[in-house]
Amino acid sequence: MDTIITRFPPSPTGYLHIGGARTALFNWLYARHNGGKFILRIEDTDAARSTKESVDAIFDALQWLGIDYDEGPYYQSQRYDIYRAHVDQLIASGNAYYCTCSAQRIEEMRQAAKARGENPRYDGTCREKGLPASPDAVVRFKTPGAGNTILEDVIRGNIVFSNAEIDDFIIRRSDGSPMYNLAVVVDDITMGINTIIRGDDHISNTPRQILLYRALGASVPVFGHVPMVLGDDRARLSKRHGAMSVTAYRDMGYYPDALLNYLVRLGWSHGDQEFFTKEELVEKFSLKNVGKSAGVFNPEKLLALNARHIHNAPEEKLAVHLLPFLSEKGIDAREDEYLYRVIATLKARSKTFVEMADGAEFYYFAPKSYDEKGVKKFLQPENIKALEKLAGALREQEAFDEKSLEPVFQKIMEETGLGFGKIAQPLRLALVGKAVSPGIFEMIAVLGKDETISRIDQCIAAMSGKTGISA
RNA sequence: GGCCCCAUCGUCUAGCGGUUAGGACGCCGGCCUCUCACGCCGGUAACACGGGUUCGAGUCCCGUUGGGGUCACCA
Repeated sequence: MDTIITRFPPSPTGYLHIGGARTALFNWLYARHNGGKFILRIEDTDAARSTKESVDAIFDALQWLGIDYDEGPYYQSQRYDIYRAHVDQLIASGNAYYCTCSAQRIEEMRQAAKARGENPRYDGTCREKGLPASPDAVVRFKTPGAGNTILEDVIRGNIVFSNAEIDDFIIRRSDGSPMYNLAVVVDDITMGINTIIRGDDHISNTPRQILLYRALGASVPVFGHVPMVLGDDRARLSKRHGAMSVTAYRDMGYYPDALLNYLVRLGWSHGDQEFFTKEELVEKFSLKNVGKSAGVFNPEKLLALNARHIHNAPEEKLAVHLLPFLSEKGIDAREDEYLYRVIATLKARSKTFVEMADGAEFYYFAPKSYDEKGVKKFLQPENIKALEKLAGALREQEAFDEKSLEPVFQKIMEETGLGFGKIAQPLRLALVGKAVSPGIFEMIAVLGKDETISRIDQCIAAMSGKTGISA
């Protein structure tokens, strides 16, 4: 087979949503898996609804997801000459004709058909008139009217459509701009696209497009219609289903690879495997294992998968995504060894980067207050005494790695007769200000000797009322 | 309504004629434990229905029901 060439053709009428991202992903994965090409094309022939902001939002989202393209972005609005030429070709070859039926007349026709319980369709009034071009004329495609058109879908098998169901649809508006079906087909032909993977909501369009391919003398590409993503009410995804834009997930602290992983598993499977890195996806993806039934978007499973990706990703990769959330909290962190060590202690306990940033705060700022409940429970006079002892011992301690720290605590436990928890919790309060944090040893190892001791001292001072800091 | 697609736990799915119907999320127990998590162990829960075909159907065929999509000078 020739080089696989796929494409993602969003129409810029809003943000890139979950469903669109999934379509892009399938095409991207298929191209990457097969060493093919992936093309981005902006379908902005609807001048009224297309916006520059939407175009930028789409680029932004794709970039964050790590879905890159080999060609484009092409803009349909800049290719009108090409469409015009193809429509003219269709007219010349007798496959299309001008039609001057008014929109009003068509509408009346539709109403009448509906009233009679029939299917609304163009009646072919202008079909054989041989009308010349005129300012208010549209161009219609001349449909066979009889016989069948078969869609050979790689995912669903053969789907047969009766040509009698397909009326002479408009391919060029009266203002000269191309209609969707014409533009996609011309683009896909001229861009060499040979594999079209898209949502199954496009199935009913396909026979029209196949007819167009033939009339244009082009070979029909491979089609694969993937099942759609539904909301929890089993209806088509929309705003009322909650956060549906890709960038919303970025802002909520999701890891792009996790979103990708979730989206692809919604409709595709590889045995029992649930967790895939992006590389694994490229390696294992195939159209053969794409299912046929629509799937319900489940935010909880996405969250769980996000947690797993965060747990498993190397610190360096996580750092890039965490940084924006840190700076949002006024933390001037940079990508360095310290950050990596911070992340190492946090990644098992963070489901999102928002959580991770929250958890990282104390590594950069000493506590400004101490959790009230925690103080009552763990910072009583006897605890302070233990903290003082501990601070003393730590001052003597040279090595500050986890392993070397343990014996120090052992010794304090023996001297005071306190259990580990009785020492760890007060210390945790002193270092973090809260009763929740990573493990004591790993935390101290990251904070370092000076900071650790200074925070203990600060806490002791606060508890004895010597500073402004209090519970 | 016409046309088209789909149908295994609540959800995502494995299954490709013979299985105690498997995994994941969620939920419920338990273990681990310096807090919170992670992790681990166990439990809950499904083949929409009716006909065929077959020695034998979740698996193949037909129908019913249910859900979805689509019927524009939108994409």
